[in-house]
Order: sequence, then structure tokens, then C-alpha cells
Amino acid sequence: MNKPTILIIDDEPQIRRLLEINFVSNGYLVRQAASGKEGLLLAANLIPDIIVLDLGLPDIKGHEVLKVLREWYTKPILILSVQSNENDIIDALDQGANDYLTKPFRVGELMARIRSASRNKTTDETTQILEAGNIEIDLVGRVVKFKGEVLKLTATEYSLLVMLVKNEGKVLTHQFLLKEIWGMSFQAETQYLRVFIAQLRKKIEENPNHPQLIITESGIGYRFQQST
Amino acid sequence: MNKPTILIIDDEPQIRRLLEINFVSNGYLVRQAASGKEGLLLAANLIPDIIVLDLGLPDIKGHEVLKVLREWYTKPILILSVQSNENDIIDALDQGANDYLTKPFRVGELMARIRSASRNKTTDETTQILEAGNIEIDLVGRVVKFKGEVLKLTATEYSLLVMLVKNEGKVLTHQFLLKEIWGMSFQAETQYLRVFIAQLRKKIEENPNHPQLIITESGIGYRFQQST
DNA sequence: GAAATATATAAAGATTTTATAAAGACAATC
DNA sequence: GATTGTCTTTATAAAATCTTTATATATTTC
Repeated sequence: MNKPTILIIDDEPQIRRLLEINFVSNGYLVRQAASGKEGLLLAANLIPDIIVLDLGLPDIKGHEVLKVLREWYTKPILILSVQSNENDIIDALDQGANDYLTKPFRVGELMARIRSASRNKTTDETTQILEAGNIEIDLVGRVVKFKGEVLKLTATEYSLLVMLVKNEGKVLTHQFLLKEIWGMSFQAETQYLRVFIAQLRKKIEENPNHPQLIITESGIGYRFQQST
Repeated sequence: MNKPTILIIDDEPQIRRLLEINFVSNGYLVRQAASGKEGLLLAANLIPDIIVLDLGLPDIKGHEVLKVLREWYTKPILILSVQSNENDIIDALDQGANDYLTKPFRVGELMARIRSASRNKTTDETTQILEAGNIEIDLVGRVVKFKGEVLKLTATEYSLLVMLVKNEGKVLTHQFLLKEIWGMSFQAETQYLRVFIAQLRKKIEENPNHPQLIITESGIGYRFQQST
């Protein structure tokens, strides 16, 4: 799942930095513009998921930026401004802003308003599904189907299978798999891997003695391949 | 074109009158409720296009009203409150409020925020009945029927079942369920979940020892699936 | 091909997680 | 203020999962 992108259009570097730190730590991808012109350009190129716009820009009037943006941009726009003048607020909202916060603002509230604004947009719940032959993995639902039937897997088996299928065709080394699934300190426990690979094979191979899907690369690791 | 309906839930008559005058003169149809209970009832009957909710109600906590409304109501909810405490604002927004204004508010701004909220109109019709196999949930009436019979559930059992059925087929993690039903600060109380899952199973599973509907995903969470 | 190394698998042991009952705490209602 | 229903907490049994051990089988190396 890709991180949502936020575009900050604000001329004050301190504000930009403050926002950046908070957005990044909340899992957003952040891009910044220091002027209206730059902001419009970046918005058109990036098509961010949210725009945070300061009305007090040096070059173009903030209201103007908002108006131009709204000619094509349909995702949430949140206004930040020192102006607490009612008419400014009304104008911005009527020009298509989704929300309006006056500086100084509280960061927690801003984050909550961002969440609220972007909530409506994400209605199309991305059902990400991995497919490989008879196997179907619903990553969002965390459900694996084998030949159409729900396959019961433990947490570790699931992680291992997802890792293998995601890297279909590639050889994954013992070390890599152990590090990714069990953690850094388990890189020597190759036997764990053998046990769990055997369990997976019992569940998804026609004939576990002659595996067609999870291939052993002796001395190196394992590789998942589509059944032929 | 029909006028959009606004439901005002507020115990202060002066505020209600002030809002009514302004909404009516802006072309809205206005209905009023003086308590949380009345508000919930009216909302269920009218299905208004917007709800303006005061958090400082005498009978039920405003946050509770919001939570119950959001179980089925998908249109804009705008909060009015004397509370300018940041946590109240964050909580309300995260519980699904679309906007939050602190009293005293400016009428013009309120009207603009109402316009803004109703602009991104959610086209999806509010689904009011959930069905899954033998289970039928009337979200508006908060009534669950099992094999046609009304099933008696406590508030918590109800919320949990709704969450599971709404996400049929997906695994819901312990953390997610605890956060959604008990709140942010209960994310460690896995035992609550176990107790309530057991109670639900006693009520809806043919054989609670071998659950067919509420499936345990050990170490992860629970998943609701249609009986096959 | 034989020795060394690596892998597969079952099964026992250890640990974690889950299910359930039941007691205590709490709040609402009459 | 007793009663009732619900939620929270505690205790314990049961189940599921993970780890370890043992041994057979396969693969690589020389």
C-alpha cells in the first residue's frame, strides 16, 4: 500500500518543517512548495492526496491559488491562515476548501482534520489481491484461498507464504526470510524455516514430496514459482 | 428539487432558534431535537441530509450520540461545542465528525462550513440493513435478528457483531477491534475481546465449540464468515 | 561413489494464546 | 436503596502455535 502524499504550500520554512515532521511520522509522504506558483506546478505534477495551503503567500494571493486548484483538483484542500477574519474563512470554504484552520493551530487537531478530510475519499477500499495459480492472497483481508477454499494458516505460515508469493520467481535466501519473518536475531535458525516450509507444502502442494510451487535452492534458500 | 433537511441536536433553545432562523433563510428544512435520545430517534426517522450536533447534551454524552449515529449515518455531521479542548476535538473528528466548531461561533462561518460539508456529497445510499446468512442487522433500529427472531444483545456485543459483519471475510485484528469498540486506550485489553466473542458465539453459533461464523485467527484477531 | 553437508519430516516439549465460567464492580432503574 | 443488567476482572482449562530434537533422505563436494 502506497503512502498518501501531502503537498504543503507555505512560505514560512518553520511551519513547513513543523508540518513535515508531523506528517512524516504519521505515515504520509510530504512534498513542499514555498510559493503559490511552485505549489500549483507541483500539484499538477504530483496530484497529491491532500493539499495544505497557506493563504498568506508572497507571490499569488492564496484565494487565487485555491481557485485555480479547484478548477481540476477534487481531493481535499485544507487551509491554514493567520487570517481569522470571517469573510476570508467563508470565501475560502465557498471556493472549495474542505477545512480552514487559523494560525497558531494545534498539531493534533490539524492531524485529526486531515484524517477526517481524507476519510471520505478512501471509500474505494483497495482490495489488494495476489494471485499465483491456485493460490489467492487477499492482503487487506489477510485471507488465503487455495482452490477457492479458505486456507487456514498460522501467523508465521501466512507471513512466509506472502513473502514467497510477493517475490515469485526470485530466490529468497535463508537469512533474508529469517530476518524478515522472525527478526534480526533469528538469522541462524535455519531449522525453523525448514519446519515451516514443510508445513506450507503440506497445505498447498499436490505432492509435498515433489514440490512444484515452493522450490528448494540447496545451500541458498527457497523460491516460489507458479505451477506449470 | 427538495430542500435539504438539517437536524439540530442541541439542548439550548436560544441556539436552536438562532440556527433555525439562519438555516431556514438559507433554504434548508429544519428539524430540532433537545436531547440526545430525541436526536437519535429523529435522525432514524428523518434521515436528514446534515446533522448539527451539540456535544454538551443533558442526557447522553455527545460523543456517544456521535458514535451511535455513525454506525449507520454516512452524511455530514457537524459538531458544535463549548469544549475547545484539543482531545475532544480530535476524538470527535476521529469518531466520524466532518467538522467541529467551538461556541461562540460565527453564523456566517457555520453556514459556509455546512455548505462545504454537504458539497462533497457522498453518493452512496446509507445502507440500513446488513445481512449475512441467518443474521440480519437493522443498523438504524439497532435490532439484530437471528433466524428471523429478535436477538437480545448488549451494547458492546452489538457493536462487536456489527464491526465483524460489516467486514465480512476480512480478519480484524485485536487492536483494531479494541480501538473501534472500546477506544484508543483499551488496545491492550485483549481479554475483553475474548469474553465478548465467547458471548456472541453462544448466541449465534450452532455449536460454540466449533465456531463456523466467528473464526479465530490465533495471534492476530477474528474474522466473520458466512456459514457455508 | 563416498564423505560431508544440507534438507525434510514427524513428533515431543515448551510456550503462548484462547475459551469459558464465575466473581466482583459499577451504573441504571424502579 | 435494593434489584437488575452489564461490564470488568480473575482464574483456570483447553487449544493452538512455536521451538527443539531426532532421524531419514537428499544434495553437493571431492
